Formats: sequence, structure tokens, C-alpha cells
Amino acid sequence: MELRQLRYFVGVAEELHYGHAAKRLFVSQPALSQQIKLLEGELGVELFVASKRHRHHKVELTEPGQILLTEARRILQLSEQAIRAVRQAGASQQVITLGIFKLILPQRILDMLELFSSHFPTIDIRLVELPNPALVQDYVANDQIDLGMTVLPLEQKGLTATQYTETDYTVLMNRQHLLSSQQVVRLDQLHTEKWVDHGPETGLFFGQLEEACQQAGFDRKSSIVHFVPSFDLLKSMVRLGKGIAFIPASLDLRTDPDLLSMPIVNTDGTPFKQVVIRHVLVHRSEQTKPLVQALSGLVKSTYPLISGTERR
Amino acid sequence: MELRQLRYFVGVAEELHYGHAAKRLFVSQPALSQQIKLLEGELGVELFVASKRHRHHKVELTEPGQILLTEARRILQLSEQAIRAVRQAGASQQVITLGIFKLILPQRILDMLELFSSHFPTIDIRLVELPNPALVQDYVANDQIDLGMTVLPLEQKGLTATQYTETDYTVLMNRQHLLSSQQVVRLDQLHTEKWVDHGPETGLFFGQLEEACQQAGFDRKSSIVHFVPSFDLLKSMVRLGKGIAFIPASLDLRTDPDLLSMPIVNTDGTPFKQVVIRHVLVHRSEQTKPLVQALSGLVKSTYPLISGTERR
DNA sequence: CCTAATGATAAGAAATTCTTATCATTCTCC
DNA sequence: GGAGAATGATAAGAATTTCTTATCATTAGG
Repeated sequence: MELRQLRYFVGVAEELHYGHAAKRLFVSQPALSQQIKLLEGELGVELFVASKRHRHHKVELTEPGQILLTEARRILQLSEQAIRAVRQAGASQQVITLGIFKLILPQRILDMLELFSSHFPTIDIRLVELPNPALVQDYVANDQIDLGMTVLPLEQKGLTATQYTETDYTVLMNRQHLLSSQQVVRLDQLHTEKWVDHGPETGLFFGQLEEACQQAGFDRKSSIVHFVPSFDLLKSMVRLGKGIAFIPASLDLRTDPDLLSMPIVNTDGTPFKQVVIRHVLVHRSEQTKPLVQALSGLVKSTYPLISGTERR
Repeated sequence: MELRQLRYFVGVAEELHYGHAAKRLFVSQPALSQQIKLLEGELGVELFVASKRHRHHKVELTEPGQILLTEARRILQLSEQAIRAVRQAGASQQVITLGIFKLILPQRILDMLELFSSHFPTIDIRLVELPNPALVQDYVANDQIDLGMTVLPLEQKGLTATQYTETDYTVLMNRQHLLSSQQVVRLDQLHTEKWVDHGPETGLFFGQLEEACQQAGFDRKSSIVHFVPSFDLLKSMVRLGKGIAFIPASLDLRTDPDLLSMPIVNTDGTPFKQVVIRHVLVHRSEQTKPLVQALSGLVKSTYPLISGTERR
């Protein structure tokens, strides 16, 4: 018997429906059927029976199944408590230094800190802001910081990155802009625009982005009228009509009546997906502090749908 | 976190020695190192540190480790209780029919029943004695009995056998016998003997056994003076000096002052291992009763060193 | 009856866990 | 001190387990 089997069992027992439980547990339906069968085999007992009472033949708990449900909940709850107790005992007074690429949106940073401290309540996290992704990786590789919040690609060896989200690029423009009435903008419609962007020193001056513009028939680099050091300044420049800008779709503009973030499509009408920002948490592959492993694993299991691990 | 990791952790924490714990848990030492490292990673905590105090650098529990030890014991104990409770709820009034090849030693049967009822206290086992291994398999295959206690090889399709022990053959002789002063007997020393054996109808008239005697230079079959229906009668015949017999080494002769069980060696002095009795529990491969699966799994996990599963 | 919904099954892929072999470190004993 | 034994860590490959996709059988409901 393993905790995984109990987690699956409780999932199915609460939904009384394999398909729904599978969705909730982020696994496929056969995985549940199999593990529950294994558990039934080990216990020598039927846990579920096809229900007669409901329509769309749901399943019902047998009597031993009901007993197991009570017990399994106790066990799982106890193991959660144990994890919390052990972490609390070990993580207190431990200091983790987290380096953050300065263009990461504050909301993302807050979410991450929230996640960390919800599982390790007594951990002490020291934040360092760094001007570009490469420097974050340098610092991590040289063990000057334990963890880095930055974006791919990895430029250093010996690093492990866990992706927790990715965002498309959109075009930021003034609501007065000629194109502002459109729902989406074709990349080639932007060939006469003036641009505002972060400086090349941020490392976000992606060759890929330039390449896409070249393919759409124009040279964006020569049309950049201002380099700015922050998103706030970027927004101000656009608001003043100095130009338009590429920004990640996740930048929150809800409170801004003057600005508009517009999805991009390619010349053939397909969504613009060539350049995607991959947000990762990086640490040295040979990191020995268990706490760092735990935080990285936490990120991985919290974002099971997009997350993945990459090494270099 | 999985129960396996907790079991391993408790094992190491109790031994404070990876090697000893590995032996106790029937796994290799690196398996423990790895799983404990994983657990430390997930919890973000060191569980063991190299001890300064003891000699031969044992390991010591850290403070979070001590907390986990308490919690892990609780969790494991609770899960054992849960298993027992569920089995009790499900197995009561369930009837399992167990067919037994009649030459299986009573002690083995008792051990098996003991094992079953220690894990499934309320199970109702009905015993059937059958005259030869083939019939046991027939009955199992035709679903006339749920489980069979018999010996390999499998002669029927659709059966699953779980081996729980194996025994060598020895030679049973009277203490007055000329060879009785020897520690072991070479097979070819027996070429002039008279033999007693079970009848061919038991299916134990192994071709292999005859073949081995042929290779040692004599034809045993023609020297058999009596066929008997039981081990008791076999012993009596030997006691009366009617001949000698092949018997499994596990036959208990401690209370018998007249008889002697002597290990066999080949002509070249190596132990006689060509013919081995493989004791198995068989059930239909498509058996749907979870209880049968559970009993079979129980046997497999109780005898982890020799047991294996074979299908046909 | 026919269709949609649902859990079971099969087969192959992916991930994990375990094993063997080897290493680095520490302690003991001389 | 230095040789050797003891011990846990590491690496690499094998074995096992678990998961996924595709498909099937069964049942309820129109």
C-alpha cells in the first residue's frame, strides 16, 4: 500500500466517478482503474461497485471501502501534518537567497513567495534584483544566490531550471492608435511603426523577435526610438505616443484607461507563437541544500500542466 | 512522500546504519541512500547527519529527523491498522477453497493457514485434499477451487503460480544401513539399493529423478519394491528395512530414532541440485476475487528471497 | 434500437526504483 | 602516521512500476 494509492482512492471515493477524479488528480482515467485494482488486490476486498441507483452508472463505495475512506483520510491528513511539522522544524532560520531578473512582473514574485511561505512558513528569503537573465544564471552558477527567478534559455552549464509558466508576446499600444480598433494585429501591419523597448543589456533583445519582424517584411531594430529600464517607463512612453512595444501578455493593464494590449497573428492568420517567454526557477544542479530542492520540487508540482525540468 | 520512503526512513532511523537497515528491509544499501535523499529533498530538510560520537561513523538523526520518526511511526501504524480493518470488514464470511496436494507436509499447510488467518482473521478456508499435482491444477483451472497448494511444473494454461519455497531431495535410510555412517551419499553408491516410493499416480515420479539415477549408472525404477500412498507409510517401510527412498530434505525426522535423512552429492562431489521440489500457490490468472489476489500477494511478500511468480 | 457515457483492458512509452560496481571519507589499529 | 576496514555516496544500467493513448464492453436514456 502506498500513499499514492490512498490519494487516488480518496479522489475516486469523493467524486464517485473515475473520469472526474482523474481530472482532479491530474492523471488519466486508466491510471486510477489500475491503481485501485491493485489496492483491491492487496487488501483482498472490493472497494467500489457499480451503482444501481444513479443514472449513468456511477460507482458506489462498498462497506470495506467506506472504512478505508475514513482511514485513508486520517492517514493522508496525518502525513500532511508530518510534512508541515518536519519542514517547520528544519526550515526555521534557514536563509535562502533568491535572485530575480528585474523585468519579472511583481505579481509573479509575490505569487512565488506566497507559494514558498505557505509550505515553509518559517523560511527566511532574501531577495536580490538583477538586471538581466544571464547575470541571474551567473550568480546561481557561482553559488552567490541559491535560486533564480528568470527566463529561458539557459546559457550556463550545471544549472537546473524548472519552468512554471510561459507567456506569449502581445503589442502594447495607445488607445488612440490607428490600429486600436482591431481585435488582433497582423505582424506585417506594424512595418511602419516606431518602437519602444527595453535596452539590449537586459538580454531580452531576442534575436527571435527581430527575426520574426524581418520575416514579416520590416526591420524593427532600426525603428526603436527609446530604450527604457522598466515596464512602468515602457507604459509611459507608449501612453505618450512615442511608439508601440512588445510586452508579455500577462502584464496587467486593467487599471490603465489609455493603454491596450493586442494579440498578434502571423501573416497567414495563425497565432504568433514563435517567441514565447518561458519563466523558470533555476538552481545549481549540484545544489546540496535540501531546502532548495524542495522549493524547486514545490514549483514543479504546483504547476503540473506546463512545468518541466531542463538541465544544462 | 510515499509510505515506502517512510518505511525506509524508519528502518534507517532505528538501525542508525544504512547497511543494517538495508538488510532488514531486503533492499540494497544505495536504494536507501537514494530514497532518503529524495525524502530530504521533498521535505527541504536534512534527516541524518554523520555522527561524531560513535565509532565507525554511524549516522544520527537531526532534530527534524526525530520529529519525522515519531510521525512516520504513527502513519505506518495507522496504515497497518487500516489494512487490517478493511480486510476484516471485507473478508468476513468470504469462503476460499484451498486444494492441497496430499504429499505436501502438514507443517507447510499449517504455516500457510497461519499466514492467511494472521492477515485475514475472519476468512473461512475450506480444505480439499487431492491425490496429485495435476489434479490440483485441473481443479484450479476449472474454478472448482480458488487456490492450490502444490508443486511445479505447471501443466495447465491460464494459471499463475507463486513459489514460496523449494527443497532438495535427500535419501531416507535406516540407521542400521551400511551407508549410515557417512555424512553424505554419492548417487552412484546407491546402484545396488532397493527402493520405496510414492506411486506414479501421484505425479511425483519425476522423469528427472530417474534420469539422474541413469546417469549415475543404474536403473532405479526397476529396483522399486513398494509403492506407498503417504510419507508415514514410506517411513515405516524404510524403518522395516524394505529399502531406501528419496524424500524432501524438509521432512521432519527429529522424533524418529530409527531413520536418517542423508544429503546427496553427485559423482563429482558437487551437491545434488538437479531435482528440486518447487512449492507453489496457484490460482487462475483471471481470478477476479480480490481476496485470492491478496492471499497470493501475501505469500509473495512473506517469502521475498525465494518467491517468484510464474504464468502459463 | 441507437447513442452517449463510463469504467475496464491492452500495449507501448515514460518514469521510477533498484542493483551492481566503484569511490571518497572516516575511523581503528599498529 | 599509515594501512586497512567500514561506511555512506555516486554512477550507470537493468528491472520494475506507473502512466498514457487507443480501444472495448456495458449500461442508461432517448
